[in-house]
Amino acid sequence: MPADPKNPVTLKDVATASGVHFSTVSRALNPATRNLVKPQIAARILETARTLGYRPNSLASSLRTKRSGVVGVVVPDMASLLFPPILEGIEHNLLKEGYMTIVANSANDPQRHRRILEGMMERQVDGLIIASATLRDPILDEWLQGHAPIVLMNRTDEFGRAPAVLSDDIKGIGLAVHHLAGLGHRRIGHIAGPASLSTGAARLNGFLLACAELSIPEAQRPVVTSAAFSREEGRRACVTLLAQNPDLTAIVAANDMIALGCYDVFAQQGLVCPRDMSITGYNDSPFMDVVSPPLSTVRIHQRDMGLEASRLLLARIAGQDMPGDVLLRPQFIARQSTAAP
Amino acid sequence: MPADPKNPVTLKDVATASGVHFSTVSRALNPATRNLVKPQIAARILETARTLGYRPNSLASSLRTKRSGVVGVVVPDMASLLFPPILEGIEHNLLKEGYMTIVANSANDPQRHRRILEGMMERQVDGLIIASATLRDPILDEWLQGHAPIVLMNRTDEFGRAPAVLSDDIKGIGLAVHHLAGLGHRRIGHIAGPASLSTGAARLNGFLLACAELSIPEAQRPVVTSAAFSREEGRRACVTLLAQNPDLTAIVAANDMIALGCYDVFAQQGLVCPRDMSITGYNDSPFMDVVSPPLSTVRIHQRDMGLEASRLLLARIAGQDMPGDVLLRPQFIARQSTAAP
DNA sequence: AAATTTGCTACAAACGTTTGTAGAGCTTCA
DNA sequence: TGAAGCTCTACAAACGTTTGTAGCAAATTT
Repeated sequence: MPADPKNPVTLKDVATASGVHFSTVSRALNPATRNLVKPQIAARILETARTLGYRPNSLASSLRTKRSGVVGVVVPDMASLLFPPILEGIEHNLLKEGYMTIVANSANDPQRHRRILEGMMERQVDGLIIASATLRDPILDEWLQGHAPIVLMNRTDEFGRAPAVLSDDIKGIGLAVHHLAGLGHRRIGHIAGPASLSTGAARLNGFLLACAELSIPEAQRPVVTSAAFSREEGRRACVTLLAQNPDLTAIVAANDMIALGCYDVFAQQGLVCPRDMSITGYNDSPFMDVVSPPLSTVRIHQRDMGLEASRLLLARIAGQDMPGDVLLRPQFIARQSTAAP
Repeated sequence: MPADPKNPVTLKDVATASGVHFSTVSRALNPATRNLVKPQIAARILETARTLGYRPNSLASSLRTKRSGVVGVVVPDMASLLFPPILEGIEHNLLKEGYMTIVANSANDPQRHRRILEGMMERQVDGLIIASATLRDPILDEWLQGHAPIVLMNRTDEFGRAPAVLSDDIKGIGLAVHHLAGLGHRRIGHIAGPASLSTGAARLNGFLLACAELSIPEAQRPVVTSAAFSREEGRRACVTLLAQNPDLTAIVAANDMIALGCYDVFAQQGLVCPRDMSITGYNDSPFMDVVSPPLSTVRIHQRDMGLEASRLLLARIAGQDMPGDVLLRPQFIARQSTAAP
């Protein structure tokens, strides 16, 4: 029962209440230093602290110790289904270690991105997990030599200036292309993600690479780039892809949202999937098994990505440096959006 | 270019570099007090602060001013599709005012819930948005008279001890029931959410009320309670509901996840929706328009809920107290999971 | 019995801010 | 010329911790 909501009880209050110096209270309350104070006094202090409703002030403690116990997480798009499971994984690991996470949504807006990073740094975060990096990221430059360790997630930058936790996009898209080729498709279009994002670029590379392996001629593997990883932009890209390539039998979309956009276009143009057109997504976002038709897609283990990123960050905070990146193994999930042409 | 990543530049550094006292630097840097310092000196200070790469330390500032510029948000389940848009709305409003949000996931675990709230309070959050309240919430008690204003969201508690932003669940479920009745259904089952949550209880009440209005006899409106708002528990509940009531023609599920669980059971038992069975959800979670069949559901404007909750919290932080709750108007979205029996 | 060690506690400084107050230099007016 | 007022800046205290150091009593050793 804290006496007064307006004047929270401090170390000093506990100290006077138990007749010792407040530094003694500090030691008694901290398990690591409790052995420095006589057991019965420590017990008395703990008791009065409890009855007074003492609650430590992290700000003061952090100011002194230079450790805030807070890490920042920046995602490019909160509403994307990709991130909730990732965040869950991150938080799971961090809370275990006593950290809390402040998360913010850059909304793919550089201005906002900068403000968010500034806010986090001013609040003295102990580390940063950034899922919103672009390939050439001028904003990132300012922070990489800052005092807080940074881990990139899902996307990396052009030069790998910070350790990253990524899906192996090249391999993942390869799985999708080989799956389609195995079904007999020879005219496969790709709707690429933005070229400014490592995911967009890597998946495009993976697509081209796989087509080369299968010796699909250049004319039979058209590529259209979507302006964003969104359902709307997926729609637009799909319309142009289909218009320019009427003989296509399959589409490899750079992610699930784009694939859903394609679904919309199919419905609009009277195409039945997978009879008239096969399509694959990427990410295996939640509920892709229940859309119609259930989407064949490349699964990335989202929670694992969060777990790995936080594990890596904790290691870096502890001073153990990590030389390379973590590449998560993707897995192809065949559902009903793909069939023989 | 901050000189040394390990020793960040402080007010004092800027002060010595520009030959003034550090308190003068503080005033010069703060737009509100800048008029107290001679314009040319202020300009010089700003300039050296910029070149030195000065970045204020929020912790120190907060310690002094007793305002952290951080608010806490607690959600019961990060992976639920309900919360990302809500969080987006919250963050939108708060970032505008210079606040950052620390969000945590109670995972419906009281132990964890308590730890999270403690962590947030210790970190001196200026306010709290709680989406994880249970009807009789012993944990909540401890914090309601704490120093940080609290706003409940999506769920409220039994006594309305804190202002809440809610969907009008009674009305919302009523919309669903009347829709089904309008199609000709007279034997309608309800899969209720947990009775310990206000959403579960209110939607059950709404269901009973609407059935009473339509004078559907008690025997024709069976209710089964699901242990959680999840697809898995929805499946289990659906199985028992169907087993006990073979003549049912429609189900009103307490939320979309439960409805998806029912989809699974339908598929398993060879029931074709909506031919053999109609079903409605609640929330209109993302992508419910693209599941098969597209789910008829009650839409709550999730981003608005986040916007309202944050608006209300900001008002309370500013000292303006809000007498009542905010009830968001729900809207029924008819899709293809409902048809005449 | 004196000297040394041990166990414990009090004191004080520091972390980086904000902000009340005192005072220095200047102008203004009698 | 001296008092009074006005601008501006320096000083210092405070926010609530953590932690190095000093000191004091009791316990141990010689």
